Amino acid sequence: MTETAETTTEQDSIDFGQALGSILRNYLDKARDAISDLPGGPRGFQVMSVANGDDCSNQATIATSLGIDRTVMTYLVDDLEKAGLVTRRPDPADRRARQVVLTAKGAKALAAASERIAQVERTVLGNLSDTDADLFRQLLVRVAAAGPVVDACDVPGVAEC
Amino acid sequence: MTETAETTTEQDSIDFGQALGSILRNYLDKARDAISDLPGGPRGFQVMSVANGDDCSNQATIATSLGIDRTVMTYLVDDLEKAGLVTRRPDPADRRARQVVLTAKGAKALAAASERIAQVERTVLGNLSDTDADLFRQLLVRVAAAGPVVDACDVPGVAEC
DNA sequence: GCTAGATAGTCTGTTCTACAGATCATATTA
DNA sequence: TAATATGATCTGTAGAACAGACTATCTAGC
Repeated sequence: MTETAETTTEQDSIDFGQALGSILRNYLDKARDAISDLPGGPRGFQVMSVANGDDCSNQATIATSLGIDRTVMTYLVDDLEKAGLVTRRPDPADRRARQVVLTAKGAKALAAASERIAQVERTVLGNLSDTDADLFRQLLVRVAAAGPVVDACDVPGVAEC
Repeated sequence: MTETAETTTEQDSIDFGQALGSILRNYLDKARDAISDLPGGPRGFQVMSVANGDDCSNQATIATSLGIDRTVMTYLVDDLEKAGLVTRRPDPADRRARQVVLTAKGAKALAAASERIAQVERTVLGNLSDTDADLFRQLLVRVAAAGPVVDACDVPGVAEC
């Protein structure tokens, strides 16, 4: 506790928010380079990843889970659709909603991008041992899961989809 | 490794980038609320924290270490200065540069803000045990330290200050 | 020692990103 | 049944970030 008091009054090491911000900037810089061909960059990748997963792949739920504004989401999906990576499909359970569905081309692009992103991740975590890196990932996912919404299927108001 | 292949092709859990983004959004949302009185919000807090630490507290070095654009930094320091929290002081070692120095009022404000930020941090990490939370913090700082620049004294071109 | 090139900070102008609000169709709630 | 809320789209705008120009100063190389 004395150590906590010390870090509070003097910047001996960087704080949580700074570390988080720095890691994310580093990751995003590298991810942008790695998947520069993908519309929307890292964000496009994430949308495609979520769309490829559970059945909860409506625009709004994806947008909420990724912290993307609804208008931004419209244009992002426009771009992905134009590139032939996704299509929009009416949600049978809700006539207002559109599902984001990967095309075959999109699935391939996602697989390729995933490998490159995995490499970025390994680079960012490069100074940790494998054990520590796995541990860090697990802790990260646990911390994220305790936050507002992460999993698109957890978005409030979404039935099982 | 088979497990890796599986997560690559199907979104069974969120990926690293998503988790990072989600945690940071959660943290920043809470931090903004917690220190809404502080000019610049979480960013102002971070600038003051860095300025309060090592002797490497020139605008440019702080900005680089926090990933803040130099123009943005000018106006941010303007706001902090207007609020009486910091002053600018010419750097004796480099006549071009200005150091950001906390005022007495600023030091008090930083201490108060630090407590509130610590509470935000505890909240964000609330689902981890104390042991896991400490471990996470350590790993976080280690991962951040391996990235481009974090510590203002590590900014290229900066002598000991 | 000198000079060319780079840099710190400031300022202006511009670009980019995110968002608010309006709208229509649809779903939900009371 | 009617009022209210919501998904997606579109337009317009606000705010944030950034580029470039500038002055003063520093650094590197000859």
